[in-house]
Amino acid sequence: MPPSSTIPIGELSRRTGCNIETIRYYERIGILPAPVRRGRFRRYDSGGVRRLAFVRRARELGFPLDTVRTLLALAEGGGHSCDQARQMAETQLADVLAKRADLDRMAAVLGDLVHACGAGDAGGCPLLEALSD
Amino acid sequence: MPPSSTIPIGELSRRTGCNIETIRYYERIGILPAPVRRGRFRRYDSGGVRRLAFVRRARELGFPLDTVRTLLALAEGGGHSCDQARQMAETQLADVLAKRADLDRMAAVLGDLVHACGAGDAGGCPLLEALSD
DNA sequence: CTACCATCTGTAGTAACTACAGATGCAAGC
DNA sequence: GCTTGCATCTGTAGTTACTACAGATGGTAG
Repeated sequence: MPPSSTIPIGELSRRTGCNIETIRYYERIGILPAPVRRGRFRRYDSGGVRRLAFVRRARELGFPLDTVRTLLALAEGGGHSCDQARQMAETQLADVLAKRADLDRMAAVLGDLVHACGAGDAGGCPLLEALSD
Repeated sequence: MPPSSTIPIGELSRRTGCNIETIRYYERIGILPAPVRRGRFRRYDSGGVRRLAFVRRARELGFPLDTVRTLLALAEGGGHSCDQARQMAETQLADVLAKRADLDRMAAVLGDLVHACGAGDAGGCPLLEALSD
């Protein structure tokens, strides 16, 4: 493939919706390999675009970067790694469900308090009193 | 009240379930006032215990520390601050609901992928393929 | 020739803790 | 008297995942 089919970092940013600073950050911490350069400018080919898109999708599912690293290795290693991948997805799912349960509890309490505050209590603020106990 | 009714930081930690390091951190950033000292040791009275308990409860509802600061001021200012408090609770509730919606989306996708991986596909790992697109 | 644009490097800031390292002082046990 | 252990102290650095500069550079457009 000709070198003209590569794109600069700004274009990669636009295509993936990923911040330029974040792309450079990913490179610095080894999530993305250092791309070839034309002079001092980074140039990305289709493989680079795909890798970053992969990372973004994984991040959207909440996978921590360390896990994304492993996931990338599995995807690029190509093979019978479904078990390991599923294992990580299960861990992540459990984490997400736990966080959601936390948020549910918070939302319930906050909803009650907002409601109680709206009722215009006589003594004091129900919210501040609930926090003061 | 006699000085013997005050407790050291370890006891405060035990009573509130708040890490000692976290208590000192709160003091450093001005969430908690610097307590009196007996020699070089911090001593907390019932007011100190109450303040920290307030902070913990607010944090359990997900309020950011900056908001907790304001909430504390409202609670200690004592007055007609219910409107402002409710306003903050509404903001926080909106934030919690938005985060929960994010987690819901993640959980749905992750659940599907875990399920698909469990089905033992022929070609490759459905999870890795979904991320690769 | 100057203005502008994208890019570069390197560092520091964000939120809310958490985790040391190394010092100090007191009380109990031998 | 001496040692051991405990709780506390201060101060600094690490965590996660970015984000936000400052200040330099190089190429193109008017």
